[in-house]
Amino acid sequence: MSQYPFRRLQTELASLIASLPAESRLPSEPELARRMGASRATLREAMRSFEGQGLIRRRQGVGTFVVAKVPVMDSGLEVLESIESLAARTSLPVRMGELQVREVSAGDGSAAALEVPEGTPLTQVERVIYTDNRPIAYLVDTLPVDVLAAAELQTGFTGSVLDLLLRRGDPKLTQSRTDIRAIGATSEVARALQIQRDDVLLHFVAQLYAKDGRVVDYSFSYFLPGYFHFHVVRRVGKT
Amino acid sequence: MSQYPFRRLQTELASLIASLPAESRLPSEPELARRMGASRATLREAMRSFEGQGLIRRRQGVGTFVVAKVPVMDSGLEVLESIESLAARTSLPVRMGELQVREVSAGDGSAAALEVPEGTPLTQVERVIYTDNRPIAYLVDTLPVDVLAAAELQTGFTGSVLDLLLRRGDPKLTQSRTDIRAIGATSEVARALQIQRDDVLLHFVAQLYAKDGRVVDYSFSYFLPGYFHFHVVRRVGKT
DNA sequence: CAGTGGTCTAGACCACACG
DNA sequence: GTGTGGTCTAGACCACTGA
Repeated sequence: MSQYPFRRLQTELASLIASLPAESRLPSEPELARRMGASRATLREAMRSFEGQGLIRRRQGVGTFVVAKVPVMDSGLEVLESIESLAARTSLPVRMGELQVREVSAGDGSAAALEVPEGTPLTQVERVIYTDNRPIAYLVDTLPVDVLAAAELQTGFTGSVLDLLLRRGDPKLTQSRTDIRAIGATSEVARALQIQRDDVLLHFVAQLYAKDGRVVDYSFSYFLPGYFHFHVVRRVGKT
Repeated sequence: MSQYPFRRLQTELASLIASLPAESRLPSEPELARRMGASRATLREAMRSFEGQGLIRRRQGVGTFVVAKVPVMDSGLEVLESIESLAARTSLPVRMGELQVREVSAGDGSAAALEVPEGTPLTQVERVIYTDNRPIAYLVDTLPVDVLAAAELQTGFTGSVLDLLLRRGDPKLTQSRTDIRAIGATSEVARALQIQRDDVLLHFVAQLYAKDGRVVDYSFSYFLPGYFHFHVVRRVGKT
């Protein structure tokens, strides 16, 4: 179809990556560009999709590495489930890193989403989920302080606000309304997930409802494609 | 946080776009780059996200234009629905373009997905969905020829294989298993949707099941974010 | 410190649309 | 033909890692 260098680099890179053992380091970018007869800019463009697929990992100041094949977390969307329990089902070890708990004041977006007045005090929980020292998800939950106080997160919090609320048993949770989006990583999210700006991410925006109809949690989740497979069964016919 | 030109360009571009009337043309890229004191490469990077949001549209050989605000198609994923009927609910005019119908032979992927032997004759239907002369979705359906023959698509096909099968009433359809992914556009898909390579897309891969348990359709759908909002209600609790 | 990836520049050439 | 966006190059400098 098209004989752009980009295409050629993609196929050459695919073979190169496939030919290398897991964990091994690729040649440096200037070296690879020289070998493949292209500019570094074009080479880097071609490398992007491989990182999105989770096949390679770039680390500034260190190098680019072939990633060992990681089992994918496969989940149906009908039931709300934390990454932790999903990982447990897949027997995939995950851990939490970079936990930040903040008290904030409800602004435009969070006030509307949580159905509270602007200025309502909120607890904001932000953390990165790792598997095998690789960030794979970035999660931000926002809740009214009377639902969850910052103090409750100081001990024994393992990463899932959902699991914490379920364990506590109050409030009683019923369902989540989740918007599903595809976005390019902003600089902030890219840094948290150790990927490049504009890399593709699956993005969930969810409101969690309690039995009394109250919105108890408003969350943003960012997932690295290649580590997650989400699916849904859609029935045919009218609402 | 970071004083990279990229950030500055993004905010300057945001103001510029917001300040211009719909349908108006932006200055050319070299001109804009000069005005904003950056290289064309950086400018183009900064413009990407705006195209993904559907705020601007670039057309090779013509220029870059501010897009009139288009109503978003919002859909729950619980019920399988064609873009056409979704658009009808939103009273958004859509039309089909670039219809291609092919007869192919089942290979690795499609044979497994359709649960037929390799080599089974298949009908492949490929088309782009437009609203307001803007491609917003690219759809590829693959079905066994005994479910749908190419001849049936010659007249009166308006873009939805689902609607066609439902109208025909045979086979009886029950549900679809849909995988939800986020990907960067390949060169081919980018061309079909008139976007840039690596632009972010929402991607559905679906198997459509008939009452007898047979897989009757295997489809790939690519959606421009900014024109679609998909959501799902997830219940809390065990499987 | 040396070497890596991350960002940016200036300029070139190509593909395309339109008069 | 002219002007637009699409691709690519060569080279520079920055930010980060680890010896």
